[in-house]
Amino acid sequence: MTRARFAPSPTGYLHIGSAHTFIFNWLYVRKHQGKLVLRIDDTDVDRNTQASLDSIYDGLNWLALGWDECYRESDRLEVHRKLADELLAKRFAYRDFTPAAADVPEDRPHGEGPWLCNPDMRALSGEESDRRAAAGEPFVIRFRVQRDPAYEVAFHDEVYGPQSKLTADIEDFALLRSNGLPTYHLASCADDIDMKITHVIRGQDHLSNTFKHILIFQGANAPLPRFAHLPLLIAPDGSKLSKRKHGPVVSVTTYRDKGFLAVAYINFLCLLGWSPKDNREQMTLYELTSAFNLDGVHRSNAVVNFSEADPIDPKALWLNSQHLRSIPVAVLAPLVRKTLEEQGLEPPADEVFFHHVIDTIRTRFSTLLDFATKGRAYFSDDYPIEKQALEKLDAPGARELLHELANRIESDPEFTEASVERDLRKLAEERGVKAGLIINSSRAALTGQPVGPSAFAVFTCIGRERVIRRLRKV
RNA sequence: GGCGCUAUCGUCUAACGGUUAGGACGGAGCCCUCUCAAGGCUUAAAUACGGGUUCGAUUCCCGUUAGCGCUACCA
Repeated sequence: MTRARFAPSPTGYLHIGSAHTFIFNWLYVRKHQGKLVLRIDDTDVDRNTQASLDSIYDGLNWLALGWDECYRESDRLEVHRKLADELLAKRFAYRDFTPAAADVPEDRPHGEGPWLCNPDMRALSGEESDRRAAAGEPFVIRFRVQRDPAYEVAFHDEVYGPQSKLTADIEDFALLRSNGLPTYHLASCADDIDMKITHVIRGQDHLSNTFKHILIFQGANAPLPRFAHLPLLIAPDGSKLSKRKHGPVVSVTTYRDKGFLAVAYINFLCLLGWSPKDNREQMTLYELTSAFNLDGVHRSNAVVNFSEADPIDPKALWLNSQHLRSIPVAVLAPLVRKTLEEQGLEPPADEVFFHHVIDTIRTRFSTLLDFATKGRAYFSDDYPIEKQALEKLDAPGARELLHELANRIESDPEFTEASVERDLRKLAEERGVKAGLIINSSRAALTGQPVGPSAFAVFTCIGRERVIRRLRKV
């Protein structure tokens, strides 16, 4: 049974890089009929906040992919400590009584090589170590990394291929802090072992940490999971995405708030660092699941293409517009309804009519918000008349023609797209004007906009009563 | 500084030794048309650099350069 995990730490909102990792895990697990564990990585009590946790769930819930099991690492400290004790007992780890922050010089000059361990502490006898611990002296538990210069730790990464590193280049990393709380490395491995995780799929920033993790797994005599590291999402200037530097573009909820469809955003994220290799771009969740595989995952980081002038990656926007026009109207309608209500507009109660309106206008929209802005005239009588629309209404004879059109529509027993077209063209012919004049000014009068769907479709979307009223009002 | 990873159009990517280096977004242009979108068509735009290996390198190897990651009692 495939078991993967997603382990966000609640030190901020749900970052798009985290969402990227979450989605790849989800896809992998679905594809292999496995289970996905959501594990809140909250071992750093000083930096965790409830607000962050809420916003992570916020983002995850919007994505609506779900998960199978959920844990908080802070509830599992016993599991972590137990592993630290086990490693200590096996002498794979040792107590380091060096006071915090004193073990690494602040301004370690370059060229002297990295800090690897505190030899005195490493050499402490078991009795001495026990005695000082019993005396209440604070300590950190460190992994005793093999110092034999020929010793190497190796693994096969599902994305990056064969990896190896000399243990001589790995420092004696901390497992348990002096406050008794586990470090990331310990908690992560202890939980992976305990939860029988088979696939660790995470960001490439953990690629070099994997060597340490393997040491822990080996020390615990636990079977190794498969590792797959994912390329990182970065900013156009190559730096990593951070809220401080890049603002709201790094938070998933931003895209929700801008009117993105979750499936479109998921689609967009999938195309960063992965390719189905057959030129497909727009894909449904089902298509993504069946096409997904680790072979298609890239090894180089992917740039999210935004700028200050244009804070949304144009491809994300394009993908959203594609999904917006191709998902079933019945699926789209509730989302549009919610958006309209949030914007203070009143969507029509008649569901069939509502679907008709949505279907007519959605091809030129790219986000849900467009229904409330560009599409406002379809849902409210209070809509602005744009300057260029006004110019169309100011065309010679336009207003009078519209008033007369209102009369004809009032006496049209059908009021369908075809019948209105007949009414309008007949009027144009009788008056000797081009149909285009009436068509364009009608659109301007009915929607306040110079552009939009076929004018005849607009009539049926606005509705007979409102059409007559709006035409007479100009 | 040490160690690890990476390098194809502006961006996302395809080509796993032989292609006129393909697609998409964005840009430009044309067609369609009641406007605007959509759609269709056309077009500009890339293998970081230098060495090898090979009959032949985007592809394999080495070096250089650049970027990223790790080098915390952060994750």
